[in-house]
Amino acid sequence: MSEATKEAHARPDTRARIQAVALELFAEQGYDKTSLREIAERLDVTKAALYYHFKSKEDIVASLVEDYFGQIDELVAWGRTLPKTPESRAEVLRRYFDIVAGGSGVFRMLQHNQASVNSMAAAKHRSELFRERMDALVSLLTEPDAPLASQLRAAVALASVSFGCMFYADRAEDPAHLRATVLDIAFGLTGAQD
Amino acid sequence: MSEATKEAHARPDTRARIQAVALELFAEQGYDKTSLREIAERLDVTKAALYYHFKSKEDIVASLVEDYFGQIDELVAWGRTLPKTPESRAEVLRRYFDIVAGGSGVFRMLQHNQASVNSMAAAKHRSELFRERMDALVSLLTEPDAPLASQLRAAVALASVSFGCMFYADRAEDPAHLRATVLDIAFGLTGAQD
DNA sequence: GTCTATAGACGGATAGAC
DNA sequence: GTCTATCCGTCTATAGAC
Repeated sequence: MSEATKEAHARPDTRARIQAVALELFAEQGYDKTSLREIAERLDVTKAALYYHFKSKEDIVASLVEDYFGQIDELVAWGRTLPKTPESRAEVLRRYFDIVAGGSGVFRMLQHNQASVNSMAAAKHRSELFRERMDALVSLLTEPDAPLASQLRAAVALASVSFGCMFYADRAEDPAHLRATVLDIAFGLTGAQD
Repeated sequence: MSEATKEAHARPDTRARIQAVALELFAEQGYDKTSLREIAERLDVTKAALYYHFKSKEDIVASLVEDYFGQIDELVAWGRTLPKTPESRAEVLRRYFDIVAGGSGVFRMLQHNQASVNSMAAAKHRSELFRERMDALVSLLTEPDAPLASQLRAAVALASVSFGCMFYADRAEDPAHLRATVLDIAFGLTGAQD
């Protein structure tokens, strides 16, 4: 670490800590109900400090969402390099599960704050962006020009993965068992194969 | 109509009109971003008038949610009178679809405002209430003491109905076709039969 | 990089007249 | 049943010292 970065009261990872706390509170109690004051208090800093790292409250969310969409986009890019075999579909679904489940929790946050996030200036037309990702993932799981029924099955498979791992995560005694069960359902819907 | 109800500037259906406008705005732009001032302006009344009909902003949501949960509870009660045949499961899923799709739009509103609604005082532990309904519906679609996999399939079927009719409602050229397709998927997941 | 202090706006809710 | 007027709280965001 260079001398230049050792400034008074400097904590080097403040930006990341802000992201972590904000994510937790946004997911837990909602974006609108979480004030910058509350975030600052948890970190033992002041609101003004937050504004040094992020230009606005929305900007914190934007930074979080960028990370999440980045993961999805990587998955899509990777999936496009694959042949469309049942095995590769299975692998796409597995990776999607891991992003949603093991991931940063950004998905859960987005799920709980759809209305707030959708009406953000910085992320204008964000429900469209969400759709684009969804469609991209669907295209990995279907033949080109597949009929509505096939597309819907793929979309439902993806939704099931998200839903299953969010709604049943705290009920299944064995996480691995839940994962296997959820993926088995998704495989069945898309013709994927282990 | 009695003379007593004919008061100055009285519009008889104000309460219902408030509910309708509030529902639309809450679903569209979110509960927190919708102020009572905005609702009042749309109706050409004042905020104070709203407080005559509802004791608080939350109370408006509560009145909406009551109606929706009432429909689900009716479905559950009716479903419990049925034998557990593939045909009756299909009928439960069909009715559930119609509640979500044709319904008042309350489901969409709840979906978009999970965080706000979950942290309401009047509806404390409302995610639990939501779960209770979900579990009740699942029990209509599974044998008693069914293994996790079966319960999950039923839950996914219900989620698929909700998801399918919300996410694809404006894409399918033919609503009846969408309905048939979605239900076909749900039937497959639960062993229901037409 | 973090602080104190404050501006500036808006929201929910109530009181009391009509 | 609806209105005007107002109280009081909270929030985002900024200015400027250290």
